[in-house]
Amino acid sequence: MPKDAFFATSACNYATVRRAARKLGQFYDDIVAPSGIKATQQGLLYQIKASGEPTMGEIASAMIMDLSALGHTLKPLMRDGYVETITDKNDRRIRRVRLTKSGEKKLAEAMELWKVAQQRLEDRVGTDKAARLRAALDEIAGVDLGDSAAS
Amino acid sequence: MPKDAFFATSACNYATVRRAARKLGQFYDDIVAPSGIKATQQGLLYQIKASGEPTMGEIASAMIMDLSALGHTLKPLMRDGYVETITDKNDRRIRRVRLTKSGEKKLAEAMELWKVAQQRLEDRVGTDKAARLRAALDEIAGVDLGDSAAS
DNA sequence: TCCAATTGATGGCATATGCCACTATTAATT
DNA sequence: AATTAATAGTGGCATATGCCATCAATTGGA
Repeated sequence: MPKDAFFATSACNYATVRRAARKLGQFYDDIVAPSGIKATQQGLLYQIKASGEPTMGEIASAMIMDLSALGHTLKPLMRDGYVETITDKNDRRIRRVRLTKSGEKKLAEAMELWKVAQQRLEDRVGTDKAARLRAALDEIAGVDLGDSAAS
Repeated sequence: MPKDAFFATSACNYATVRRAARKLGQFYDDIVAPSGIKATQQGLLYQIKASGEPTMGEIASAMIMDLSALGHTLKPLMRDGYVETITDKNDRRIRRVRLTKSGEKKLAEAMELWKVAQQRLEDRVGTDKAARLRAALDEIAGVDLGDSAAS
């Protein structure tokens, strides 16, 4: 591989974040793959479990994700029987999401692999630096940028 | 919008980067949209122009993107006449990519909007902080993680 | 109580990305 | 030179995300 063309550092914050996301995706996915799900799906299952039977809107909001996009990414997980939705008793528009038994098991399985990836990454970049990076990214995620994403 | 569920800070570096990427995507896209292309496409056009008639492999490598993925994302831009590929004279396996006149114009148009987004974002988070964030992300992108992405 | 406005999700269409299988070329070996 | 290995892309299939148009329920008035 041409080590040269590599550091095409961009001034664009978006491009830079995406590039890092692709790198991390390849890394985490490689390690989590044996579980049979993608790292993104593992993250989604985790979010659902951590939120305790959340509504779709709550998940989307927490992940700063478009509601319809969430619905789409949830489909393969529903198809494979890892998650299920139930209509809220008080408001039939609302659908609550939760993991099935199978989903709980799959998440636990994937988490073990995730730990390996997370640990290996932090061994390379440093736990502190990784923590600071996440903090900076969370700040970006939380900033009020006036228009978009405010809904 | 429920301001509460928002700070569902995750310990996962990958999930955190993706969440920030979605946030930035919504932001940059909203502002770049009037140009008719997505912020991701603007970034790709920029990368091509900045690389001076690069091969697909060079672009993919610089962007840490799968070669076939690059081919896919390049299609709509080729279809719309913004980029074109030419077979390398010395090695017919290689395809060099470059912007068309139309592509140059579209990029210039999008860049004007990009500047607005970039500026607005940095007005909120601070230019220094943004620079440090990009540096940290570039470091992640450049780290040798043993297996994957090394090819 | 009936209708308009609001809220929560779904479905269709489009781009973004990846992996794998396969084709086309070129480089290496014997 | 013929065969084999390595390189550069393409095409198919699948997930990740977004926007917009709709449909379903609820909520707010008049």
